[in-house]
Amino acid sequence: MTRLHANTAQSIYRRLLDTYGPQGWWPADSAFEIVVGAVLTQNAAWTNVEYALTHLREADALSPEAILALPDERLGALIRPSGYFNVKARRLKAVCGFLVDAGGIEALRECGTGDLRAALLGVHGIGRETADDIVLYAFHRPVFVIDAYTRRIFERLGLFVGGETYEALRGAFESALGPDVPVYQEYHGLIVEHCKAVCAVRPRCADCSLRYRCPVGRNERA
DNA sequence: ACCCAGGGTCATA
DNA sequence: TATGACCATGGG
Repeated sequence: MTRLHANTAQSIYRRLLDTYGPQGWWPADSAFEIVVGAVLTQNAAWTNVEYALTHLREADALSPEAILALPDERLGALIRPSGYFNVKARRLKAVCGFLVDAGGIEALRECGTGDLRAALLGVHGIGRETADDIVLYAFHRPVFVIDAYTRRIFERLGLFVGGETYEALRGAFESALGPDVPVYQEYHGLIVEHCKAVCAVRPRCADCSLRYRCPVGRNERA
C-alpha cells in the first residue's frame, strides 16, 4: 500500500499555492461544460479544447440534448481542434445519453459518490481520470484526480516508486489530505498549472522534468 | 521535422 | 494483468 504523509502532501500544496496562486479550477460556465471539457481534454492540450468548446457554444450545442441531436459528422467538425474528433464525438454522445437517461445532471446529485463514480466509469469513453474530473469538479465530491503530471512529479520527488495503480495513488492523496473538496480542486489545478505553464522553458525541472524554477523539486541548470 | 498534450478502448498474450 | 496499436489536432 503506497502511502503519502500528510505533512508532505500539505507542504507541497502550500508551495504550489504560494507560487501560482489559486487556480479556480475547473474553468467552465456550467456543470455540463465540465463534463464536455473533461472528455475533450483527454490527451489533448487545453488550448485546443477551448477552440472546440467555443465552436460548441457558437452552435448553441452545450446541452446533452443539443449534442445528441447533432449528426456525428457535424459534431466531429465542431470539436475537431481537440483531436481524436471521431472518437470524442462518440464519447460525448455516450455521456450525453447517460445524462439524459439519468434525468439530467441535477438528478444525479442525489447519487452517492461511489455510485456516481461507478456509473460514470460504465459510460463508454469515461475512464478513471475523466470520471474523477467530473465527480470532483461538476459534482463537488471529495475524489482526488490522478493524472500523468501527478505521477511524474511525485515519482521524481521519490514519493512514489512508479507503477502504482490509479486507485492506489488516489487513495494515498485522499488519506493524506482527508476529504476536502476545495483543496482537491485546487491541488489538481496547481499540479497541472505547474507542469503546463512553463514546460517549454529550459532548463527543465530535475524532478518533474517540465518546469523552470520549479517550486516543488530541484532545479536543473542549463 | 519532431515532440507533446489535463486518456481510453480494444485486441492480444 | 499487462503491453501495444490506435485515435488526430495545434503549438513549441
